[in-house]
Amino acid sequence: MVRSPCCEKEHTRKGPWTREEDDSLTRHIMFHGIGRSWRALPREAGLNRCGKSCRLRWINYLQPGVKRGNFTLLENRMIVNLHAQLGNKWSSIAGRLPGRTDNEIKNNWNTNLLANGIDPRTHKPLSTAIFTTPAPPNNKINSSSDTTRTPTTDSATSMSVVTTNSNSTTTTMMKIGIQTSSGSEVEVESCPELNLELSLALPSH
DNA sequence: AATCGTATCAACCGCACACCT
DNA sequence: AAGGTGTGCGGTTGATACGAT
Repeated sequence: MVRSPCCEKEHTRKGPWTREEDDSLTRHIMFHGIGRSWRALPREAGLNRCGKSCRLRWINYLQPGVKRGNFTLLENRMIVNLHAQLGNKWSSIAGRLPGRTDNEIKNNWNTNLLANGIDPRTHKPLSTAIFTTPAPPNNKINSSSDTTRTPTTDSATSMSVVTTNSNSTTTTMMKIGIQTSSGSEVEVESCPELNLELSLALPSH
């Protein structure tokens, strides 16, 4: 069978989104929701974009609750452990990391984690660097889409970890509250089988 | 100060699956 | 049951910022 293209390529814009496009998309979705289909949405919102492109932009960038900025050491650990279990199932991994998108996790894996010495087969770090100190901020403020990147909240993110040793064999259930700078708190209950091997050190001062 | 190489990440592409008729 | 359509996912690319020389 022959599939029709998802959009008329010659009439759709490509490349970085402008603030106006972001505004139009956000406004439309806030007012009407996603509606009948992503395919119809750009026309209804008056956007010269492919439905797929709109979906990606919304999910990865505009959707409320999307966390920006560097991954915390806890998040890096979770990604490595989840990747060991799930493989390249980025969307499944994203589903277990509140506020992170599959695209961002994938990028982080391909850049930070692999580049910093995580063996993709054994999932063991060649060095412990990425688990002991957060990556230095790359002060790059966005580039392409002239405008729209929201300031990172990561530097202001704090975590509290509560561990409960249920017996002498140190089976550990962890509830992790992540408090963001905006004041909202996300609570993550870790799966014991993940064996995050998390250790946190108090600041020395 | 200019140039080059590298890192980062937003966005695109194509495929596969699910759902509908 | 089969064909058509929409959506989601993973891989990849390209633009840009940054650091090194």
